[in-house]
Amino acid sequence: MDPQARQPAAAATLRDVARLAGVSVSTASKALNERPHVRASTREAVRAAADQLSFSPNSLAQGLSAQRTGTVGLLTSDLEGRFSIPVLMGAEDAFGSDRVAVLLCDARGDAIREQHHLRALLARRVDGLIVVGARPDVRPSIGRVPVPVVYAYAPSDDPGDLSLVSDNERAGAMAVEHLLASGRRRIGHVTGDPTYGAARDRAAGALAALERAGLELAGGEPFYGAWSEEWGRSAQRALLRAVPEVDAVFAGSDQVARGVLDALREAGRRVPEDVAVVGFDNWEAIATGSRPSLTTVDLQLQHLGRVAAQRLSAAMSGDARQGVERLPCRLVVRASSAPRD
Amino acid sequence: MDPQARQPAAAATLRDVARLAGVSVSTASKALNERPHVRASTREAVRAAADQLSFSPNSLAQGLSAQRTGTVGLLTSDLEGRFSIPVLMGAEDAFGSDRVAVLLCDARGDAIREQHHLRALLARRVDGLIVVGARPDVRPSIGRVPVPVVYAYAPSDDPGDLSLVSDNERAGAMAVEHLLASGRRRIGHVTGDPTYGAARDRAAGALAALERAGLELAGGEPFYGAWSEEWGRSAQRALLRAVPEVDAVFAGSDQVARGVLDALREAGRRVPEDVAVVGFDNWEAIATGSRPSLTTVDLQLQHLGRVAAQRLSAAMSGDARQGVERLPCRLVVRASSAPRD
DNA sequence: TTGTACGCGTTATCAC
DNA sequence: GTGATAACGCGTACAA
Repeated sequence: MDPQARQPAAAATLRDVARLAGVSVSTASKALNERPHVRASTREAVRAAADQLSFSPNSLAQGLSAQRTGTVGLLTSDLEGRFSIPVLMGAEDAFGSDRVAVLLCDARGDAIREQHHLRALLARRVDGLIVVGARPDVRPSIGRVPVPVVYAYAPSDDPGDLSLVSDNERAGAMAVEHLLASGRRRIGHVTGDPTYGAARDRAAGALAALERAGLELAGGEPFYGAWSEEWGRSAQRALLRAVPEVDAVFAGSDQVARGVLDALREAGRRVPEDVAVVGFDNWEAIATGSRPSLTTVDLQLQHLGRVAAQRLSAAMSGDARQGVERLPCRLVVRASSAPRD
Repeated sequence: MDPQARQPAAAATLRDVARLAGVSVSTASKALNERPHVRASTREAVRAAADQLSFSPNSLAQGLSAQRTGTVGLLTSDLEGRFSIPVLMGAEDAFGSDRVAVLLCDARGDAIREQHHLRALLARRVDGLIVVGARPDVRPSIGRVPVPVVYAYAPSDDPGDLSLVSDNERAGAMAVEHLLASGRRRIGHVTGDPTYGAARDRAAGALAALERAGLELAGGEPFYGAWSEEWGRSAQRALLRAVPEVDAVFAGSDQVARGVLDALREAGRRVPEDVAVVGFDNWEAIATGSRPSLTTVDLQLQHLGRVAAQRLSAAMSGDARQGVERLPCRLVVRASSAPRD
């Protein structure tokens, strides 16, 4: 196995193609780029030569002369988390992978590292930037940079920036309205860390929906705690003690919901017959593995990524927006919230 | 909010810096690049000018003349999955984010799209390529490309390629040896899809370890099925029927292990007192949310990513390897496998 | 020590 | 219709 054979010669350049086709470099360029004023036979000859050499234009050179790289940076702080990935995928397919490539940088929650990555991305002359925060709360703007920026998931603290976020308040209302529609009236809310704006927004939406129905939250207040199953279990036990007749629980995350389900089963309550449960996140592995499978709210992050890419494209074309844009969530109905007979 | 103000003028070039410092472009270049034969005062003047203009060299131009882009491509098929992300993170910090940036492409399991992305990455003249498969099985080589390639997670079918994979067989043995050390003797194996090479490798390692101890697998055969909690529950019920005296279960994934735990609890068995359980994957949310928390095998994918980056760097320096390199896994001991008194 | 000239690969302008 | 020329921004021989 000759190492030389495994690494073929350097890629062909336009000059090689031109030489082989017996034309000048500029003619070859026009021929391959569908430019007018090229004889058909010449065009064919150039194409043939390009094919033969498996020519593929050097995007560095293209970018250098065109002043655009066809590259966008994605600056995240939540790579191991599951939120930036769908955003990334949405962005990827909205841009079209043939036109734009994504340079990924993970700051891992470190502001210094973020600055560092930011510089690196700008040095690479990305055409635009998507900033995905680690948690759905207001985060510091990266400041003024020479390219358009869109914030996704976590909004920027600078109202002059454009931020795209999930509409958590509306989502909380949706969850409760669904429970009401399935015939529930004593609805509790067990959720996670109250320092998360998303937790408070979801709770606010839920409370508003209850109020519109002339109802109060079972237990009086939301049960704030941690984003864990363990918290879900203990909070649900407390909720059952406080309001034994509770007939539905809206959980702030799917993990919390799993804990809620466990506690209900241990207390001898049937789901969904006695108590309905709605989760949040539509985390596939969690929501479909549970018994029963979990009705939950999908943040539609991939859609959020697509919109981010569209807004970024628009901004790169000079059509920039500002402010915070809230995107809708979607309720995914499974077994845990079947209507009451 | 003047849009002009939000998008400052185009980035400064070396020419701007040189002009401001009152020197030639080449002198400015030498000054900034720590080259010799530059008077200290000149160097300082250039640096000051660069600072003032927030100069940052255009990597496109650098790459064009240096024939290297400082960019590697990561071609994955498993973005939404949780396997390529740790690999990516490991690669990122092994390269050093200041030296190399990662271009991410997700083929989403489509061979056509993979070819497409491959071309795009090569057009961008990446210095190297990491290919992360969708599942831990042999996959088609991407063939001969003009840059070094390392396969991670899923090995290439071409022995001339370099592949880095987890040592699943050794990991299966580790799991069983741990159970034996904790005083268990009737050990069953509930695992997932038998078309996964990793499932068979883990089972083989487990069987070999049992044989070395002069024992047989409880139930005779591994319980193959699906990578789901549901399968874990039903398989464990079957295992209990077949071998009521089973005192340990090695599960092929953490999800399967969760199902096993559920079935055991329903059957009135205490974990770890009556039956010990070991999972696989160290999927944080699954393994620490369970009751009790799950002893499990960590694939150390981030380490795998780091090694991939090292091998790629070596190959870019002309020092290429071939074949399949198996990297060790690590047992993470939690509550579900506490030793027997 | 500093500056001039050229090359990296491509595209666009303008002669021919 | 075609081809020479300049330009994109940087690094680096080589000349001064």
